[in-house]
Amino acid sequence: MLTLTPAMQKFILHWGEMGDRWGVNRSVAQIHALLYIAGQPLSAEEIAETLSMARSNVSTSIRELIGWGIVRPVLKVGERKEHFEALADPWETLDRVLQKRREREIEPTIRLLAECIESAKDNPKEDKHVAMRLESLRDLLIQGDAVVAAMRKLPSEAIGRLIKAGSKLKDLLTAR
Amino acid sequence: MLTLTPAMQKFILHWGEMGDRWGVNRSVAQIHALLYIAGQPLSAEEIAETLSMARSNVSTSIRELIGWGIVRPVLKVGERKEHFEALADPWETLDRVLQKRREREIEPTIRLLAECIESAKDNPKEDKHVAMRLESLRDLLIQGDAVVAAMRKLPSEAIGRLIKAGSKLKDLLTAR
DNA sequence: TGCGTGTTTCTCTTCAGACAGAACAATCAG
DNA sequence: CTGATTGTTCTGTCTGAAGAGAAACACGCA
Repeated sequence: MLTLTPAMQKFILHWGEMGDRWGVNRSVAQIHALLYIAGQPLSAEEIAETLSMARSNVSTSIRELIGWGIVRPVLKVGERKEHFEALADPWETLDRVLQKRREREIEPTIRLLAECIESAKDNPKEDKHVAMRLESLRDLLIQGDAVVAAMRKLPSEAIGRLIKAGSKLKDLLTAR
Repeated sequence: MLTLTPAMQKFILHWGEMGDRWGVNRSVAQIHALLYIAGQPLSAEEIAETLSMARSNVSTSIRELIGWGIVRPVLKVGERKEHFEALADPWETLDRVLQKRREREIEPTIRLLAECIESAKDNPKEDKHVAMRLESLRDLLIQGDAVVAAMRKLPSEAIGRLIKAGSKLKDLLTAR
């Protein structure tokens, strides 16, 4: 069984806590943290022991992480037991998570807003500002969505430049 | 008491649900949704009745929203009763929320990572890749943080241009 | 057939959060 | 000063949803 150094423990606990605050199951986040710093594939059994949680729990959590696309099964030759490893690149990881949350939350919300706007416009009793507010909220989501989508396409090294290029960028954007 | 049209109801419920998934208390999110579409200041009493929740609950939730800086008290002349209104601009709202979450979650995490990196480097038994992984995660947070900070400074109309300027932007970033 | 491994389902527990109500504070009117 | 109005902050209680664990189930391999 893998023994955790104090640094690793601290990190795993904190990461679980952070996940919780952003709507990610605590166990799922902890397992991800473990796989990330382990830097080598671990079996479900090892994970369960190391974090002292039930194997069934590990099983479902891992399935979820695979669903997010940030953990993948690794089959070792000569071993029947399945091992799992996390993406090594945090940018890549963030990218996948953002992608999924767009699909699961942003897009449905945009659709729902469209419905509400429709029905608000059809209803003559409805104050007109309701539709307006809903529309500007929808615009925000659509635009924010596009920003994230645009960002995802950039290579991760470009981000560093983006920050440094702040002033140039401002010129570019302010110019017509 | 304010009567909610079907569109308003649907929106408020969904918004509460979304808040929940992103780590915001459901009541808090619902109240914010209500104030946002109401488009006029409401008293705590009206809110409690409209959403049928306890007044004490409304009181604490509103205090939280004020803490986020996205709802503010409005004092009407000749009225002792306090009213509340939400920011009308969704971009502004998003901005404030991102700002607060940076303070409350991203920055503490960066600090904790720094501690873990320190202790991982001090500990000779620790695998060196642990420190490396923690470092690249910290870099992600610092950079992401900077990206958001940079974005916050841009006027909201600029965002639209940012999207359209995609190709130019790519040139700019790819160039040395 | 039996064993190792992984998944699904079920039950039980736990915990956040919503409520009611009380106590308290602040403010204003009379 | 007294009482009424309004708001905040506690308390204890309760409920529903999420999560943890255990057991049953499914699968593949020897």
